[in-house]
Amino acid sequence: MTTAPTAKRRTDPERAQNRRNQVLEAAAVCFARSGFHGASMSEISKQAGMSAGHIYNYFDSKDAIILAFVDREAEYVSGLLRDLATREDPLEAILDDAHIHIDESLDPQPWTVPLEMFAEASRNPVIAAKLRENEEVSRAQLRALVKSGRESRQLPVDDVLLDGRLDTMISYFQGLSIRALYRPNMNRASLVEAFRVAMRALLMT
Amino acid sequence: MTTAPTAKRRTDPERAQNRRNQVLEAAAVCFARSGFHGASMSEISKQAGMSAGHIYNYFDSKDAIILAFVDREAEYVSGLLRDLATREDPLEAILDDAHIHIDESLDPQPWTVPLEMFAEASRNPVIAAKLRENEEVSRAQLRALVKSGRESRQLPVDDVLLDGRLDTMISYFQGLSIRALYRPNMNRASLVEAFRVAMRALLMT
Amino acid sequence: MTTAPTAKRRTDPERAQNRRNQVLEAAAVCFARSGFHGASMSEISKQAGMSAGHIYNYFDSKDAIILAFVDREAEYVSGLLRDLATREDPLEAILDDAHIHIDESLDPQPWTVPLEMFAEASRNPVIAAKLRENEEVSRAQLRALVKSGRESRQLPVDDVLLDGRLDTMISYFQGLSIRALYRPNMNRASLVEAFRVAMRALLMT
Amino acid sequence: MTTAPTAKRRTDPERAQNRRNQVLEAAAVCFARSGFHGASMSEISKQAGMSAGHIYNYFDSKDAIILAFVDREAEYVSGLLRDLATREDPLEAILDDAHIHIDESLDPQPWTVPLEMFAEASRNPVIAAKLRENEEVSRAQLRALVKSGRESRQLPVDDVLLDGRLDTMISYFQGLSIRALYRPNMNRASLVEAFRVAMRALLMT
DNA sequence: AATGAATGAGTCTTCATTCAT
DNA sequence: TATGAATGAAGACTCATTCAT
Repeated sequence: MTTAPTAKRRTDPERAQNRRNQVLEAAAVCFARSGFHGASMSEISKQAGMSAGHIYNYFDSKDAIILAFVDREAEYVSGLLRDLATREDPLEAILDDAHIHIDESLDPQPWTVPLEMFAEASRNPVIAAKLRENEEVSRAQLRALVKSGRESRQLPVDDVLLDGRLDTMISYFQGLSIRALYRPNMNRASLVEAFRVAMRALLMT
Repeated sequence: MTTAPTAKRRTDPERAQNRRNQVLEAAAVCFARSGFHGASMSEISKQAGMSAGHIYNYFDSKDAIILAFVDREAEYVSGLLRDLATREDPLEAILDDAHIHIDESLDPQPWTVPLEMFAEASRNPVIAAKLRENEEVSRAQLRALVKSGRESRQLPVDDVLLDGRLDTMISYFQGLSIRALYRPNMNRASLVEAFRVAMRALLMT
Repeated sequence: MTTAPTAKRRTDPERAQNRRNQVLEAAAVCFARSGFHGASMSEISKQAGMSAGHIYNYFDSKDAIILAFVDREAEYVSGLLRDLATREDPLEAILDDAHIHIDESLDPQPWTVPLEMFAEASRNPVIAAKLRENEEVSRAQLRALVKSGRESRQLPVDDVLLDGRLDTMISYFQGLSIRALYRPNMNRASLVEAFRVAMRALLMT
Repeated sequence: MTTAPTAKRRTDPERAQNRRNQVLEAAAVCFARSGFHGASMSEISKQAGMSAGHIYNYFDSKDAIILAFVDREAEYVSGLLRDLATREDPLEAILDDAHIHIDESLDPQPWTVPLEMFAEASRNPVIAAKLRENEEVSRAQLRALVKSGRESRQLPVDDVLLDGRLDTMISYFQGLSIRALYRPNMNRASLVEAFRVAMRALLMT
C-alpha cells in the first residue's frame, strides 16, 4: 500500500499544495461572487474551510492570492487552445464549434472574474505583468494554429497581417464575455451566424 | 448703485454646475488611476481642489458620482455615433475611419474606466441598470445606421441577423479597449487591416 | 401712525428679537422631531426660513439655542402654576383638574423635549445649571400654593414634610410624561382616579 | 502532557461572553458619562480596554450595544421585583423598604442611562420596541404582586383600577430617577415619608 | 442683514494582517 | 499545523461653524 507515506504529517509538501489549491478554489468562488475588492479574506477563509490567519501560511498576502488565481485562469485558456490544436483542421474547427465558443462566452460565471483581472491590472502592475505574460503564451498558441491553417490553404501568413488578425479575434472574444454580463439574453443563433461571418473573414481570407 | 452688478450672485446655478463638473473631471482622473474602489473620496477631493465634505453638496454619495460619471461616458459614445450618422455613407465611413476608431480605442486614458464600469456593473445593480440603459441608446443609434446602410445596398436587414451583427461589432469594440490596456504596443496598421476585413464582412455581406 | 419707526431698519432691536423667536420656534419643532443631537443646524434653519449661517448672528452656537429653548419651556410651566394660584382653592383645583393634567401629560408632542432636556443635562453642565435654576422657581411657586392650601386646612406645613410632598408630586408629573411616550394608550379614566387618590393623600393629609 | 490542560481553549464561549460583558460595562460607564450619542465607539473601546474594531466581533453595531444595554437594565429591574415577590407580604414590604427604593432611585449612577433610553426611544423605533417589551414584563410582575396583596386584603382588584394604580406608581418611580439628576440633595427622610403616604393610598385603598 | 459655499474634525464601520496559543 | 482574537489604518459620510459676498 502506497498510502503509508501520508501517515507522516510533518511538513508534507503535497498536503501544502492541496491547501493552496483549496484556497484558490475558494477564492475563485468568492472573486466571481464579490470581485477582488469585494471578497474579504474572511469570506475566502470560510469558503475554504480554514481560518483566515492560516491562509497566510500559504500566501503572503491577498494580492498573492489574486496573482496565483490569475495564473490558474491562464492555464484554463491554454488548455482550450491545446485541445483545438489536436483537431484535424483547427480553422474549420473554430467555425464548426462557433456555438460552443458562444455558449461558453455567454455563460456569465467564469467570465466575471477575467473582467476583474483586467480592471485590477489597470492599477496593480504586478497583476498587469502576469497578465501580459500569460497572454503571450496563449497568443503564441493561437498564432501557431492559425498560421499552419492558413499555410495549408496557401493564404498569406506574414507576421504583421497575422498580428492584426489575432488581436482582432482575441478582442472579440474578450469583448463578448463583457457583453454577456449586462446583455445576458442575446440571441445565440444570430451571434453564431455573425461569429462565423467575422471569423471566416479573419481566418480564411 | 455700484454694487448692483455683483449683488445678484446668490445661488448661482451655473457655478454649481461648474463645481459638479469639476468633481466629475477629478473623478475621471482618479478612477482611471485607482479604479472605483481604489479611488477614495479624499483622493478625489484633493484632485478636485475642494474638501471631501463639500463634494457631498453636489453628490449624494460616492455611488452617485460613479453613476454620473457613467452617464458622461455614454454621452461621449453617443456623440460619436451621431457624428457618424451625418456622413454620406455611414457604412463606408466606418471602414474609411478605421484608423481613427482604432486610435481612439488604443488610447488608454479614457478607456481605462469603462473597464471599471463593467466590473462594477457585475455587482452593483444600479450601475448595471444605468449601463444597460445607455447601451440601449447607443445600440439603437448604431442599428438605425447599419440598417439604412444595408437597405440601400439591398442586403438583408431582418432583426435577428442585425442583432447578431451588432453585438459582434460592439463586442469587438469593447474588447479592443481591454486589449489596449495590457498590450499597448499593438501594430496599428495591421489592426486597421483586420478591422476592415471583419467589419466589411459583418456590415456588407 | 406709530409704524413709522419700523421704516428705519438699521439694527432694529425689535426685529432682532423677532428673529431670535423665529429660530427658537423652529428649534422647538425640530427638537421635538429629532432630539437635540438629531436636529441639525441645517434642519433648524430650513424650519426657521433663514440660512444656517445667519442664525449665528443671533446665537453663538447650537448649545446657546438649546439653552434659550430650555428657558422658554420653564416659562410655560411657570405660567401654568401662576394660573393655578389664581384659583379659589388651588388644592381642590388640582384634584378637580386631574383630567386636564393627565391629558396634557399624555399628549406626547410638547413633552418629548423635556425628556431631551433632562438627558442633555446629564452631560452638559450649563444646561443642568439652567434646568436647576428653572426648577427652583417652579418649585417655589408650587410650594407657596401648597403651603397656603394646607394652612387653611390646618394641616402641618413644616419645611421638611413639604419638601418630600413636593418632590414626590413633581416626580410623578415628570414620570408621567415619560410613560406617555412609550405607553401612549393608557386608560385615562383610571389614571385620573389614581392621580386623585395619590394627590389627595399627598396634599390633604 | 503539561500542555494538555490549556490545549483545549479553542473558541471559548465563556471568554466571548466575558468580552461582551466587558464591552457592556464600558458602555454603561460611557453612556452615563456622555449619553448614547455623545459616547463614541472610540471612547467605549478605550474604556473597555480593546480596540474599536474588535468590538464589532461581539456587536453588530453601536445600536446593538445600546439594545443589549437596555436589556441588561430590564433584567436588573426584573430581579428587584422577583425578590419582592418572595416576601411574606409584598405590599407591606414596599412600604417597609421605602428607604431602600428611595436610596436606589437617588443614586445617580445607574439611573442616568434609563433617561437616555427614554429619550432614544422617542426616535429609535427598535429601542422603543425593546423598551416596551421589557416594560410589559416588569409591569406584569408588579401587577401580580399588587393584585394578590389587594385580594388578601379584600380590596377591589378590577383590571381598570389596577391599571391606573400601576401606571401611577411606575410614573412616580421613573420620575424620581429624573429628579435625582438635577436635584441630587433632596431630603431623603421626607421623601420616604411622602413615598409611604402616596404608596399606601395607591396600594391599600 | 443675509446667504450658502466651504471647511475639517469627528463618526461609525470594515478588513487585511499579526500573534499568542 | 491551525485557530480566531486582536489590532489599526483606512474609508465614506455628517455637521457645526466660518466667511466672502
